[in-house]
Amino acid sequence: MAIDVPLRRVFDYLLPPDMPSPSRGCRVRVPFGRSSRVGLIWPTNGSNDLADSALREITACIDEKPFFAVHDLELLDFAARYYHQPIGEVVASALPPLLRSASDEQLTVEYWQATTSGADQASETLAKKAPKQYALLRLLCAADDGLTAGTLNAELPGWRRVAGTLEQRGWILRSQRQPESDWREGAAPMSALKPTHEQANVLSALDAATTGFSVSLIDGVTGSGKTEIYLQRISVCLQQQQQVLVLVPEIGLTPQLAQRFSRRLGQRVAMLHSNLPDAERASNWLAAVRGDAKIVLGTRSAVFTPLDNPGLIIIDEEHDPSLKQHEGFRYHARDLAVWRARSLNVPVLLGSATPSLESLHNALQGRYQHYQLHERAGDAAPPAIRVIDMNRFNAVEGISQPVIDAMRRHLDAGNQVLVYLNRRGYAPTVICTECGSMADCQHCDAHMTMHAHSQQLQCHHCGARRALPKGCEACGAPVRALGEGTERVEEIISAQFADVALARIDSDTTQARGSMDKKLAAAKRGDTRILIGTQMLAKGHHLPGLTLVVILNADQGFFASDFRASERLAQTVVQVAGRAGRADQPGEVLIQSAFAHHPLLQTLVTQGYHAFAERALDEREAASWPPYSYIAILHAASKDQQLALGFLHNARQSLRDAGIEALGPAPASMARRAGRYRFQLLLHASSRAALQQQLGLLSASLDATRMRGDLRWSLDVDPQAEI
DNA sequence: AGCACGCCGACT
DNA sequence: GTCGGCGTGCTC
Repeated sequence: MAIDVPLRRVFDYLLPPDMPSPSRGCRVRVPFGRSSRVGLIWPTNGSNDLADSALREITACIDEKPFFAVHDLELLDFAARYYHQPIGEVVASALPPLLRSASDEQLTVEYWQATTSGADQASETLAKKAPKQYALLRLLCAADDGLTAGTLNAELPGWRRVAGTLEQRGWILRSQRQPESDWREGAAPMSALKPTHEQANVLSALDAATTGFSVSLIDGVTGSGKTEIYLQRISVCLQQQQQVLVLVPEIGLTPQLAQRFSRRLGQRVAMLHSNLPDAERASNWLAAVRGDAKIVLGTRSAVFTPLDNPGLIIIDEEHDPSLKQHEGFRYHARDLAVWRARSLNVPVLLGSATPSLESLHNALQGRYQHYQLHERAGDAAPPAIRVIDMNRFNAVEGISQPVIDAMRRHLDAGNQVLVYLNRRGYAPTVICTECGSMADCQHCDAHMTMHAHSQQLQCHHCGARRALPKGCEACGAPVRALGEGTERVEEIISAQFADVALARIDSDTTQARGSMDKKLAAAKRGDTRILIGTQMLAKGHHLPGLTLVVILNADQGFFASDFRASERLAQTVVQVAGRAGRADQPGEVLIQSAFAHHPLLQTLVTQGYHAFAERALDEREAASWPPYSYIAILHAASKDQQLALGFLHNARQSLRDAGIEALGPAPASMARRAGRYRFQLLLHASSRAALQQQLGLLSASLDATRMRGDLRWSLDVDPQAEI
């Protein structure tokens, strides 16, 4: 039995005499300790030494037929073994929250609809008197069949505050309904676009590999039409009555993609991500399990969704680091998807404009098919990229004159400009003009970020905040902001371009639901012409009027200790640059850097991503980093520094020297975070098998040692960050 | 992770 | 005299 507890162990139970034997993968209710839990029938290895008298009985069987087929259970088993994660936790992460615990809960969704008397009330008078009430009423009147609470959350943030009033007046009605369960084909599919010459070549090559396992890396520049390739492959799969699983890194990208898929293919798309109301998520999941939903689109945890008749797996933006979970069960959805496809014997498509070095390496080794798309749709020319050497130009508060000049030029031509800086807040920190001391977080080894709007110092690592002090916290002398964040850049740019409307898009300005879409819509209409933003602006949004992209600070990436930092910077640069000049207008990209002559940056700018990637791969090989080696990290954290350090020293001692090298323990990239000291041991091996074998022994021996104090440890296999 | 048992400080 | 702090141990 697999039970959701952090123990690398399964549990044996007795079958009550009158209970039919549930098959593998069925959910059952069992007594556990003093409480009752839901477990999944899981084979035990038979090495259980408990007497029957010590075993307890299964209370009840929940599923007559398991959700998980043998293949699905094998994926969970592999994931648990490969990432050394307790099987119960792996199973839990594979089930939608609603199906993890309770047994007979009704899967209903909260619906709201307007009553006939409500429809009469939606008048001009109400619009003036109570605009919020009017907005909700009108929305509900427009929908014949009512709307789900989830839809209302997205459409009208804050709607709940007025819903109660309207309900009391009898104008609107609340109901609990079964989620939409009609998964039959909807509208007629639209005909496929005529593929470009390049796309046609890729499609005909893929045509030869419709069945059986293969991995195809669709390596295409932004705007080259990777989605069109997905659509045509999905269409082939649908014709064969097979299901398709599509994974995307971010929730933000799911609605657009889902809409595009369902319009083109005439099929409802089952979305699976954590922002969905629980009932809807469970209902979509069940539709995928039953085989009713033919297209399943989700974020990383959707990789575990059991499918009735899978025919194809697609990973979009396969390079994206958020495909790897970096807390708790640290799995990589792309890697598991490839494993799953092999076990199902179906093809996988990995798509990206900036493939991960791992996937490129696999392609170069011939393990993956490699298809490149160079042409942007509509003959848009690739943007011209130029590095601004910050040692040659005086930067007025972080923005150099050539950047200002270029912005002026593009704005005067009636175009739009994107300014990218991956650092929110006003300034990374404040510094004393007398003693030079900076504002530090009391719980982390980090500076506090200055936020001007809220007049606060905030720690972006533990969430601590305090009022912005009037003077230096050490000596009382005046302080000044050090460096620039998006808030400050907004201030500087709006002073320089007072007559141009601008919008700042970062997590501080897009707190409210839908505000991001509003800002983007305004930009698309051309209402705002300068966009300032962080990471969240880099992905997938088409802005036809955008011709200039400015990357304000490209330096962190080349000098961080993390061996993946330069890869991530290059990917960001290329992704952000891809926003520029989509239509008839050629784009221009300016990158400010104090290390303008860094060879990796130069290679990226003058020869492009693939030349960069080859060079970066050479460096990885020379330094024996992945993909030329296999690594794992053992983390330990405690409020007691010695406890964490001592634990890792002991762990290191316990390792046998069998083709594996241990480095450290060393302080983690942020040695103290939220009041805990963090250390890590890097395990490095030239063979995956050797690493896995040692990790198995290590996790078993750590499980056997009892933890003292508040010590927490975790194992990260194939870590993505913080080396 | 929960949850209980267990042995020492400040309160009605 | 008790309420409750969180250290330690266990879960088939």
